[in-house]
Amino acid sequence: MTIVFNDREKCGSCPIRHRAICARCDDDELAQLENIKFYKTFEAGQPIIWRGDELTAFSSVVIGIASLSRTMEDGRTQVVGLLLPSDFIGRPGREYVDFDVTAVTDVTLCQFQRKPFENLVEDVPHISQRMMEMALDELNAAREWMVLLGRKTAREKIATFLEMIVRRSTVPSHSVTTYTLPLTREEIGDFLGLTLETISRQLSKMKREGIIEFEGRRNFVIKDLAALHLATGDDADGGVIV
Amino acid sequence: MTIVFNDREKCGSCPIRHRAICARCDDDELAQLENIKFYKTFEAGQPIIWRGDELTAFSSVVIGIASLSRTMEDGRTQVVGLLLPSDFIGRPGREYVDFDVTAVTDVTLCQFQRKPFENLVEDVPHISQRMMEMALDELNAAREWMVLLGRKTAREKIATFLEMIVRRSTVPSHSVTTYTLPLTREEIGDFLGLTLETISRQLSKMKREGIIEFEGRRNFVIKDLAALHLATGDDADGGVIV
DNA sequence: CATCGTTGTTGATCTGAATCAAAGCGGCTT
DNA sequence: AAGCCGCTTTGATTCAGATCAACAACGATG
Repeated sequence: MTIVFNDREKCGSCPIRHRAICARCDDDELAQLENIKFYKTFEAGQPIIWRGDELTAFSSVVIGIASLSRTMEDGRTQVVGLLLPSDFIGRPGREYVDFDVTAVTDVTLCQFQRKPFENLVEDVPHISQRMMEMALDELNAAREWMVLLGRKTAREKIATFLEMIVRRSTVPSHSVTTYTLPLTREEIGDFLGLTLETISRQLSKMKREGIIEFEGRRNFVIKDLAALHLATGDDADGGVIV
Repeated sequence: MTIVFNDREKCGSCPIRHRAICARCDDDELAQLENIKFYKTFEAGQPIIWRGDELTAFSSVVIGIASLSRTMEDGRTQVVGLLLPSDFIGRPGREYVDFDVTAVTDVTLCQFQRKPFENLVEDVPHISQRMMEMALDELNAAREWMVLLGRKTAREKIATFLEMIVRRSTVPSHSVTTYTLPLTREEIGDFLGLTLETISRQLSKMKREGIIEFEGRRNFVIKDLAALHLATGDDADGGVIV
């Protein structure tokens, strides 16, 4: 499960602010969290936890990006979600995970011991309320992605992906906004249900059309945001419902 | 959002037992639910609520099947979930819905007025805990479906769909177990990200191979469960993690 | 700075599913 | 019973994206 935190300055020494856990926590609850908390880091490409493994701790991503994926017996793999800083791994009341979690970049996790954390969820009502909201946000995102996987063309998929990168990027410091692809072409393919060759070809096509421009392999600039959005196949309002 | 209830005999006059709401409710809480509850029916094919519409009530399906879907501007549609009896429509703290909800068969809903229901969620901790669990179950199901949409072949998709029908069907009374497709070929296609012709062709092929047998258009018998499972492309354990 | 491994690009070809098209059912109405 | 309508099947053809293959660009390493 993936949980989004906000920017409330709490939760002791954590470099990020745990909205889910802390937004409405009192000092006593914060102290409890502080007691059961520890950090762990993973190198890019390393598995964090495998499908079916026992979950000894709940974790939130502090730095880096992890992927949630499933690989079929013959090697076909589908990425079902990206875990960005402040997203959450684990689920109260279940002691194993259902998907592989892999560090895409170097990743630092803030982990909470399972049993004490579960007790806290049980005892403190606003935590489960917040976790319900976050799970529902994730559920919505997953369903939007189902539309992409089931019905969009390669071009639409990639345009949607690029737009997502732009939307989820932290606001950059430069005036010319350069964004970074956090994934290889192969990983993007596994996320969009395409092959790496198709990703490469479609990106080249958009480059030729003047929609995007690359600086190296990973960094890109949006030259024509309107054309990019048009290519997504989404409604004009960009998915926001009035 | 979709929520699964259990078979606890509670919640007053409701023909089904609302696990989420009632499993741990005391008499006072049940009385409150009873006060804000009413029924509504929809004919097969009718829209129940459109994407973006204001949500005046939370509903659980009592009888029938509804679909959750998104239609793109050019008519491509993707079904992102099926709502079976005891599934739930609506989400606390949000006054609109993100997908179209349509009655697939005749549908009876048990509805709860929005504001009082939200208050109940806020006041009674075990309700949000249970709703969190249900949301996470749905999230898992959605992610499994993402693997299907992104990486499975037409044959694998249909085998997985048939297996799902079998798994989710209420145990039949006959010794020869006949199952019923709740959807037309077109609806199955929209659920699996395929066209109705592909559905028809693949079903014919499985019929020819002796895996299934049809009685009319909608009713079928599994003649070779092992072959069906093999065709899903899933692990041998059927997705259950030990 | 030469080498090697990884990642990315581009071309040629193949193929699974979509699309286009035409019948074949049932079930319903009149 | 005839006719109609929505659903389904089946065939012919097309096409988007996969697959196979070669090479280019880059970064790390000695």
